[in-house]
Amino acid sequence: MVVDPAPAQAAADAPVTSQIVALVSAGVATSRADLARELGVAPSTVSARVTELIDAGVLDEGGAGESRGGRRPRLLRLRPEGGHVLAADLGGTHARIAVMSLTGRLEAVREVPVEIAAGPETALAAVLAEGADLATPFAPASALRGLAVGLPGPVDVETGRVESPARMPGWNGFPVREWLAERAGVPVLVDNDVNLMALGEHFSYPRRVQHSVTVKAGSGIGSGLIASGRLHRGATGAAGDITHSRVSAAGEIPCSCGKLGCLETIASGAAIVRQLRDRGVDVSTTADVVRRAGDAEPEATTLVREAGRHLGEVLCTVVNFVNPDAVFLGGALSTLEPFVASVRSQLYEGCHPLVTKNLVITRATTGPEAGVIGAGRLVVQHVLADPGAYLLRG
Amino acid sequence: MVVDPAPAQAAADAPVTSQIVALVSAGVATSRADLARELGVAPSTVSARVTELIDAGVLDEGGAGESRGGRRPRLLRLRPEGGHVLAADLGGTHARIAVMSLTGRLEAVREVPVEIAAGPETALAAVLAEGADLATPFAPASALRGLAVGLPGPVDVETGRVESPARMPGWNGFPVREWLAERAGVPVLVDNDVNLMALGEHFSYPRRVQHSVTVKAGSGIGSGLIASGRLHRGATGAAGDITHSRVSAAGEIPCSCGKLGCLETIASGAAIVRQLRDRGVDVSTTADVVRRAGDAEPEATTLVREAGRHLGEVLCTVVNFVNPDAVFLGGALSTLEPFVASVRSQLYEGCHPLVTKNLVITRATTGPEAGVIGAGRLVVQHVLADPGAYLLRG
DNA sequence: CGAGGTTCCTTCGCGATCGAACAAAGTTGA
DNA sequence: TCAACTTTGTTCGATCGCGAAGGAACCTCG
Repeated sequence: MVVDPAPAQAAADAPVTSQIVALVSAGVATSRADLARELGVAPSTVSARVTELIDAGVLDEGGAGESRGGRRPRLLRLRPEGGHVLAADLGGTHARIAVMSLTGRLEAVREVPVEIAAGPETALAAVLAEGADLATPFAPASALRGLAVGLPGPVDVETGRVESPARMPGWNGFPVREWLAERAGVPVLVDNDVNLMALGEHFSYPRRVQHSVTVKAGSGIGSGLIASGRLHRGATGAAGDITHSRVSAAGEIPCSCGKLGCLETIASGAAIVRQLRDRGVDVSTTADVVRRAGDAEPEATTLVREAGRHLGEVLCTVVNFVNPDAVFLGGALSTLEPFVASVRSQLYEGCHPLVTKNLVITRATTGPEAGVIGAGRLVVQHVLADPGAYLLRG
Repeated sequence: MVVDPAPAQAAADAPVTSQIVALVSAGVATSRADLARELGVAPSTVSARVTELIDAGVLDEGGAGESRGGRRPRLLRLRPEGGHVLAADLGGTHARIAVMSLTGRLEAVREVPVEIAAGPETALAAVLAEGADLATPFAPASALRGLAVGLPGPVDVETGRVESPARMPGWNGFPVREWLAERAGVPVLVDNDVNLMALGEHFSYPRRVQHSVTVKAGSGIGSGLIASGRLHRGATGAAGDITHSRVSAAGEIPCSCGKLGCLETIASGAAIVRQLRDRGVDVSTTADVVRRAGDAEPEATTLVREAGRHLGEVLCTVVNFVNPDAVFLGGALSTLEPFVASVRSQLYEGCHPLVTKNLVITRATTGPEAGVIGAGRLVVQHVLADPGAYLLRG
């Protein structure tokens, strides 16, 4: 599967050099003047950096563009033979693995069964093997430059370790980055899956967005906040937790966290599975639920719609408080129109008009690839941040 | 009333020059080496800026400090005769007005009755008159350098105008900054009262804080978020709204916003007044409630405690989502221990342990002056940001 | 067709900050 | 008492970004 590069904005205060690469790779800017306008940076600065990037072999000058009433621009483009990165998004039972070129283009995606409960070494080895296989077609022509992995639990980004995750037995404290870097021999980034999705969505959205809230509603429920263009991780890296917010209708179902009435006990995919089974419906995974609701089976659809309402209820408080430009809904449940519709309905009903006035509420624009796209973008940006190092390896 | 300057941190990415002034004025740093350590900035940079500031007459070098095992530091201090600013915090029926020296010291505070419903010109004129009176003792020796005003409604900070406020008849669209600047002849800053309080609390707190949530619980309920050291205003400037979050126990009381079950219909000072009157208790203002609860009258205390519980319920969702370092509780209700206790209790019970682990939950450390202190700090920082201009007026 | 306006890009000087090296002024310990 | 170490502060390039000025290329209109 191949998707075209989506327009993207660069992170607000990254070094100009890497912002330039990001904008050119995304196709947003095609000339020096474009870049200066888009970045709000002095033309002289752009010129200097672009010259550097061309010297370093990252950018290329291709012919002249159309005039807009004056001198014709000299078009810029990324040199396509730059290389590629691997991006992986691990879920509970599956991993999505992708090859992304340094131009930001998603070249290939594959979903493979990976049991995260099998422990870090087994799971990560599988990711590496599948990644290597997936990258084979690109291999000799284009070198591997970096690797990013999203994990469904809290990650200490500095150390690249997992921190007391809820449903990842054997992973606690495991040095994921170190382990991968030793074996892959390239820069490795590790982060929470929802954070990566939030980054992907925020910067993939075609309109300028400053603040966004991204929700991943699958078997579990997670969310990520981007404020002023930067990911908000919180004091202890635990920001974005909405799954343990209390919902009135949740009743007295005990949650894994030890409390009663958490959102995840009635609105998560796992909760819907449980509820359907209680009613004698034969389902065992969130994918089953999605399939049945997609076929408009009344019981599944009703529960999905209710889940959306409950999520919306919690999101009202969050959205009122944060006042974002956009809410992105990702994860398996968000592929269902009834789910999205009821979240929307709750938000419009429960939020202050000043807040919903220009609010965008949309399903993840990059679909199920949101996670790997965010991961890929992040590591591409990381790799391109230093064009000197880039040249060295070329 | 005079309070000592509290230790303060400077806003994360203000110009180094004004950060230096802020740290020195707060007493956090007393030497160049101190400043370099505290700001994480190269010693050469500090040296250059400090030299400038001394030349400009803002800072002063006073003798040598104690050695810490090496060369003795050359102590820095603000030149005390620099000038002062006026800070005002307008509530529904009262305004708190303060004189702050450019060293960050609160020199005088006064509370005066000002009916905000009397319209902008009447109210602001009263503020100016009282401010001038309050500043008289400082007048000829020390010039007025700036003015900051906090208003209990949404403010467009860029234009200094009020935007469709809920309980401020006649203020909609009024150019507060312009009006004041014309009459005072000094730089004027206008902002929302809770935002100013949040800034004051965040940077007054003696420990290093990155992210904080500040709640003002008085007749109404407002809150402010500071993320990564910067005030989060949201997409439409409406961030921090928690008052219209739905609370299960609120029942079907209609709110001014047109919905049912909003937090403010049961947890605000106004709501407690209403509830007490329904029970035949003779109260008419939030101050009455605070007095009665302070005297441990059972009915008032019970309602206050319940209000705290409801506020805590909403804050749980917010705190889980934002994962701040600190929650500051301000406003009249927060002076009551039962109120603070029940907010705390709710947060510890309802939030994820990873979130409450190092969480500070405390009543506003600057007490009822939180608003004017934040306002004063902000405008002092603004005035000192350009030491050249400062000198010009000296 | 050529003058004037528009758009694109570069040159040059300026200011802020960094980092490394160094100078100055203490303390400590044999 | 003197050498070694610590802490404090300065000097000196180098880098990054800005802004003004100007040159280059192109359009448009009389």
